[in-house]
Amino acid sequence: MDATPPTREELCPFPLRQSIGFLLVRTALRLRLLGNTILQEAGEDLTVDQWGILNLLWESDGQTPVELARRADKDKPNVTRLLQILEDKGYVARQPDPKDRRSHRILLTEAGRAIKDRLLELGSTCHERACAGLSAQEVATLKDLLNRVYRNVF
Amino acid sequence: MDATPPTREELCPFPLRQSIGFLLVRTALRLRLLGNTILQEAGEDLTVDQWGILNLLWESDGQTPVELARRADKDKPNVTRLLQILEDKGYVARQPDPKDRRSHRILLTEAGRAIKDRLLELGSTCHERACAGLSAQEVATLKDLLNRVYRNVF
DNA sequence: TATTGTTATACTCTATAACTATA
DNA sequence: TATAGTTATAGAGTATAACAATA
Repeated sequence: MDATPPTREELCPFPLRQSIGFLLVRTALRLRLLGNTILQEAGEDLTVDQWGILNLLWESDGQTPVELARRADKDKPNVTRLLQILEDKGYVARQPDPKDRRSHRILLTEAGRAIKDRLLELGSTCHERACAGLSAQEVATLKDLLNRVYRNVF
Repeated sequence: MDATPPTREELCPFPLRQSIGFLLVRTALRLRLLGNTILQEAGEDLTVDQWGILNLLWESDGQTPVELARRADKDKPNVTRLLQILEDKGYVARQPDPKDRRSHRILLTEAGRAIKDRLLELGSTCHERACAGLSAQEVATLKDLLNRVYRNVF
C-alpha cells in the first residue's frame, strides 16, 4: 500500500508561481510601478506610458498617431487618449497634414523638448535599478528571449 | 564642418523600443491576452487572474485570503474581489476559521475541483504556445533573469 | 472600399485609505 | 497595537465597436 500523501507537484502539476506567465506579468507590473514612482518622486506629472510617447517623439518629431500607435504597441484609442493628456499638459501639439487631410502630425512643443534630458535621465535610473547585478550579456539575453516569446504570442 | 544630420541614437540615447521595460510590459500584456483568449475560446468564463487563484487552491486547498494574496502577488482588495467573483461563479466557498474568528478558509467547491484538469490543460497550452522554439535551458534562463529583475524592482 | 482619427462603452487590474472585528 | 478581511474610491490601461471625414 502507498500511504504517502500527494505532493504539491502531484496535486498541481502546473504551479502558478513557476509559470512564465506569472513571472513575466508580476515583473512587468512592478517595473511599471517603479517607473511611475520614480517619475512621481522626481516631481514629474507623467506616467510611464506618457513618457513612452514622448520618447518616440524625441527620437523622431512629427509622427502621426497611427505611427505612434504601431511603435508604442498600443491601439488607436489608447494613443488618442495619451495624446490628449500630453496636449493638455502642453507637451505636444497637433498639426493638420496638408497632404492628407485625414491625418495629423504630432509635434513637440518647446516644453516637450525642454524636459527631454531630464526624463531620459529618469529612464536610465529606472533601467539601472531594474538590471542591477545583470551583465550586459545577460541583459541582451533577456531582451532576446522576451522578443522571441513576444513573437510567439503576438 | 560636420553637416551630418544627427542619428536617431543621438536624438534619443534611450530608445523606448530597446528598453527592458517596454519589452517586458508588451510581452506580459500579450501573454495575458493570449491566456484570456484561450480561456474564452474554450468556453470558460474565467480570466487568467481568476485562474491563478484557483491554481493556488488546487495546490493547497483551504488557504486564507492573506496567504493567497501573498502567493499571487496581489494586494488584499484585489484578492477579495477575485474571491467574490469565484464565489459568485460557484467555484469556491468561504469557511470561518474556528481558531481565529477574523480569518476565513477558502475552500474549493465540487465545481471548483471538477474544472481542475481541464484548466491545467489550458495552462499548458498557453505555456507551450509562448515558449515555442525555446529550449528547456532557455526557459530556465528566462525565469532566472525575470526573478532577478523582479527582486531588483520589488 | 479602406484608412485616419475620435468617441463611447465596458471591463480588469491596481493603489490607497479607511473601516470592522478580532487578536 | 497589530492583523484579517472588507469596502470605497480613483485611476490607468485594454478591447471592441462604431462613427465621421477623407482617400
